[in-house]
Amino acid sequence: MEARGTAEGDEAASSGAGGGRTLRRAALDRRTVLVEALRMIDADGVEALSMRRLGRALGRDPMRLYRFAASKDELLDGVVELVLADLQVPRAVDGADWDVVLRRCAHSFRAIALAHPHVVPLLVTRPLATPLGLRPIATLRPLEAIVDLLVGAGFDPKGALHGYRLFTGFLHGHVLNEVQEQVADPDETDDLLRLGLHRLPARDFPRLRALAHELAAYDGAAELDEGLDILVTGLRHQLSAGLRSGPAHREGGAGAS
Amino acid sequence: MEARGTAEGDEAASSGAGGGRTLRRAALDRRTVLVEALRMIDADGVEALSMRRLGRALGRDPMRLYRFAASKDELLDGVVELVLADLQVPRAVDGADWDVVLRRCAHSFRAIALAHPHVVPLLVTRPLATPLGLRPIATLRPLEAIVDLLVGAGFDPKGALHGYRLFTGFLHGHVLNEVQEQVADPDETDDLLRLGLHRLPARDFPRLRALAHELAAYDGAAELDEGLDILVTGLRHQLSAGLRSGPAHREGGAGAS
DNA sequence: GCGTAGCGTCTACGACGTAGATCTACACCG
DNA sequence: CGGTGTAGATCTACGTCGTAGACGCTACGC
Repeated sequence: MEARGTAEGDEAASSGAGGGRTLRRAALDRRTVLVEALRMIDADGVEALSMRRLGRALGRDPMRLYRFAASKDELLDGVVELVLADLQVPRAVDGADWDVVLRRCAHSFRAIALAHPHVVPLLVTRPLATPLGLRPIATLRPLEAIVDLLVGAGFDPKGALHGYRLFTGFLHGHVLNEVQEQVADPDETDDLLRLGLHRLPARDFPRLRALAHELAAYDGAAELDEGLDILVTGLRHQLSAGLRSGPAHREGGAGAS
Repeated sequence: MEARGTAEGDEAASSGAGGGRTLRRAALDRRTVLVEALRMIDADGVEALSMRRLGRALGRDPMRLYRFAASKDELLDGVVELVLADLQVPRAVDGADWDVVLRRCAHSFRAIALAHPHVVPLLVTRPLATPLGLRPIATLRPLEAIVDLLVGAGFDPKGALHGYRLFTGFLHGHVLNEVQEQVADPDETDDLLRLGLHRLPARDFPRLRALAHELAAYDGAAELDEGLDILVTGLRHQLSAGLRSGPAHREGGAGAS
């Protein structure tokens, strides 16, 4: 907490004198800043978020925001952290089968993505800007937890890392697919027109045009589950074939790779 | 082509009189603009690309660029098109097995991503901003081609679409993983320090810290192949189980799902 | 010669991220 | 009580951004 009790009292006093502010001038803290930033992103998209606009929304000078984030980039990292705080991180101690836990995590991530579609680009691209070890600690929790889960399931550490990469790669790709499933004209009843597919030359895109109905009937949860089926089956196969097993679980099938 | 012969002559003449420009003032065209934009993105990242900077690099007033892209967003879409023009689109007529063709396409996409790491965020996020049918036509070619390939392999249209989504979802996720595999300190020999993992509390991230060597020894091509193995195996299973078969190929195993 | 298209130049607007100076209010201490 | 330090507000400012629009010039077609 940056504010102190007395400063808080002062804020309340000057709020009364200042007047006209719809947002009560309570002491500002990092979380309040991030929550408002997230609200604005959810409402208008990332591009519409500026420090000036955020400052105005919070009833503060934009320069004040730099007390809570050293730069706009760091603010965006904070928003990612805020959103990922709701991610149901897999716990190896749950007693559930590892694939059940992974599925739960996947659906939790999907729910977050659907709740905050405008944040998805941030979720997938912020990591590109920062080396692993320099990222906000909270965003590394899922990695640690998933690796821990998979090691507990019998994968060796390398195999667990491989499983993590497969899982997150697939998951990120899936939510990117799902979030982009928007329509050109929501009020249109004809699938071809709704999706804007009528623009495409029939000669060049016969398949795509013929898939209008299927495209419009997208079921993200089902797609996710089916993808996870394939992923889990593949990982299971690797585990039972001894390709990715850890020392504690190498009790059967020492098959050559 | 926007320029005409006579305008070209005029350009050459004023180039001689203008002086000082390292870039010869040939007639400007869309491709030249996009190629330069791509070069700048590759060199300095997307954020460093502005219309003013691009105009300067081309020896043109930035307002001139609007002749070739209606907005900066459209310019970025054009860069994506330019980059994807190099993608080896799967051809169903190749005679090769469908999974071989998919693998080839995946590696082609990966090569593109590695050649233009700064463009990867654009590759994965631009589609979020535009409904499918309104996207640049060239960026829809892979979809049409992959669906065509899978239908030719025996999937029904819906199953082919499902396979396309799985494939691209996984592929996008993979390249996002791979492009983010950067190090905090390239000159450091100790893996823990190279990746900046020493910053992480050992108590909270024992797995992650223990994986420094594996993290540093990332082999993207191998990861991609292993992921594709799993994906192809899963899709094959669906096909042979009759879950996703098209009418022309339903000659075996009418198994219940 | 006239009209028009293409192009260059320039001004301008609203906006951006953020540096830094100055001022105010309040808490704390001697 | 007075002085000092700190948090926060306010303000100016800089360089930069995307892009609108006015104006002028040149070349070409009719």
